[in-house]
Amino acid sequence: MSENTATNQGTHSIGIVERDTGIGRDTLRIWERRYGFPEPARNEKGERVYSDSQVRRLQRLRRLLDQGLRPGKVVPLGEDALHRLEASLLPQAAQQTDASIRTLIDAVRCADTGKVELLLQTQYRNQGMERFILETVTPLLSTVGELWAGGKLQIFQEHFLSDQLIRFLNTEIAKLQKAGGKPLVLLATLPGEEHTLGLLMVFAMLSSHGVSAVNLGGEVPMDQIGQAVQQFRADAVGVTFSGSYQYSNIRPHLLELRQLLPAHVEIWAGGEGVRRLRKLPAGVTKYNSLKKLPV
Amino acid sequence: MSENTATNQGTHSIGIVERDTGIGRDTLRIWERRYGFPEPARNEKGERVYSDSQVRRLQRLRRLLDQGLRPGKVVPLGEDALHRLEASLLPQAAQQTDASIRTLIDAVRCADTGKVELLLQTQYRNQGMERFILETVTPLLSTVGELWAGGKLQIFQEHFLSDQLIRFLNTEIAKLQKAGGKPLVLLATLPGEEHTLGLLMVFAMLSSHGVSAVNLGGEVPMDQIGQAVQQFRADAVGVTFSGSYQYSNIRPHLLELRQLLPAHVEIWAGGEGVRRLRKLPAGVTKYNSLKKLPV
DNA sequence: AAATGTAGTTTGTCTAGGACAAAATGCGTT
DNA sequence: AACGCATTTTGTCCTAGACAAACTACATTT
Repeated sequence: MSENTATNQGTHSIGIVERDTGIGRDTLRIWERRYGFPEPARNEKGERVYSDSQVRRLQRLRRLLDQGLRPGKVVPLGEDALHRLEASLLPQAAQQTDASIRTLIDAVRCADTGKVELLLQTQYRNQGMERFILETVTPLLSTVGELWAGGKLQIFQEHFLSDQLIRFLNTEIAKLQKAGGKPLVLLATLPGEEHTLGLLMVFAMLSSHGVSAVNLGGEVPMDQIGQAVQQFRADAVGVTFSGSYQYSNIRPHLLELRQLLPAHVEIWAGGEGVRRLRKLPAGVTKYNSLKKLPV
Repeated sequence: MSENTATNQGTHSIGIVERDTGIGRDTLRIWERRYGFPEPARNEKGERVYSDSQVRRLQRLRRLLDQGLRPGKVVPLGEDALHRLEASLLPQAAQQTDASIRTLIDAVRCADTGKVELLLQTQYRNQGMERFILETVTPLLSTVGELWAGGKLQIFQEHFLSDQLIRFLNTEIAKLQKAGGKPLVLLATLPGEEHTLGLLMVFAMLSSHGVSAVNLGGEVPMDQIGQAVQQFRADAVGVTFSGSYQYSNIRPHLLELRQLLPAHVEIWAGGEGVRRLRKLPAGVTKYNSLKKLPV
């Protein structure tokens, strides 16, 4: 019943760490046993107390695991080896970031609300929805993620940008959506996935193609998705998994969803988390890059 | 994969149940030990296997706990006693709900996207932002909450409505906001509070009064709020606590925030959770009903 | 009445190794 | 490449006990 929400410096209980890193309690304990990291201090009660730096490191490790590396080869690494590995692994993105994206990030850094909005609008007018999502929003978000991982951008700045994007996309969706279209897509994320920006991006792209959609938002229990499909008579269900979603859960969850829904209802899986997945359950389509939605 | 043979329905592992009910693994096990419910079957491996009906019951129990009841008095109850308790707990909803709100809820029930949007727009045009928020959105949400607590509205229907409201409010905010206004308000919820619709309502009202605001969204760590105040040079910080926020945490958290921020930065606390609070820490203003924002 | 103090009860989170199947890897063969 | 098969890796679940924080109940003071 200890309710300290991570605000006290360096005193993170195992529950808090689970919440903040997305790594399960049992996993944290077994890593400690198997790999010797993290080896947290103990309080008077004998409970694990993780330091800020340990949590930070765990978040970095998770990022690597999400990229497909295996725990046994990453978790036991020393700081220097880890750093080298990270560096060797991200030249792809750190390469050339588009000038317009750098400008946007600068505006976020300056906390310049008006400028961010203006830049988004300019990009959207020049590119149209499809290219705007693919060539501006997606790289923008991944760049922000990297900067954050590297400690070069604060959490609140990420939140700030997210809110701007949410408002912008919602505004455009409102302009584009027409009620009662023929193919109807239901959008949602499963429990455990709070990141709903991906859904909004799919929603926006669908809208720009004249496809109707209903967004149920984040953390929708599976049975509720089933109910909603019936009620809305949806033709397809779109779910997204962000990069921070517990990787190993994706496949079984998709399978569970597939078994729950009628066969004629398509399932589309998207998001960073699905990208690494090789084989999907039968009856589940993956759209890797948002590019070609199987409409 | 143990869900091979025949009836897949009702084979939920403890992890799945934790995810779908929001009740922790350890808690589920200890309820079983202490109260004798839920008492799931076991698979060949000796692992707990929860049935559909057990999961549904757990969700009902959680609803009651969220209303403030104690586990010891609710979890051991038999089906009939539980049913009676639920029934006795929601006579408030039977009050008189405004006709326009009933129409809106009907539209949600019918899954009629266009109609919901149209009704919202009509109300907004007739009432203006302030009355729209106070006389339409607020009662609508509390009615929906009551219906949901009484099992008369599904979770996905609540999500559906939320998304419509989010889009509508964001669209209007986008029309109203002007960059660089003089008093600048920072909006956020603290960690543990995921419900951000309240923030959006405050944002909308502020915008309609010509006040600039920046929405950081949900679950913003305290130190990040501090950083953001500096960066944005905010004059005030608005935080909301929904009814399901751990009541006893509100006061200490507000105090912690007050100590973190410079004295000249005002703190406004709002939401259902604050309503019950009598004394607030010095230097924290509460706005009970959204009515008079202390601008 | 309403706020404060104290004693007793309830309740959720954490601990410990051990066990096991699903997923990933490695390797030889078609 | 693509497949089958053995091996290793890895996360989740098990047991039963411990304990402090949160809540209740009741007595006392403002």
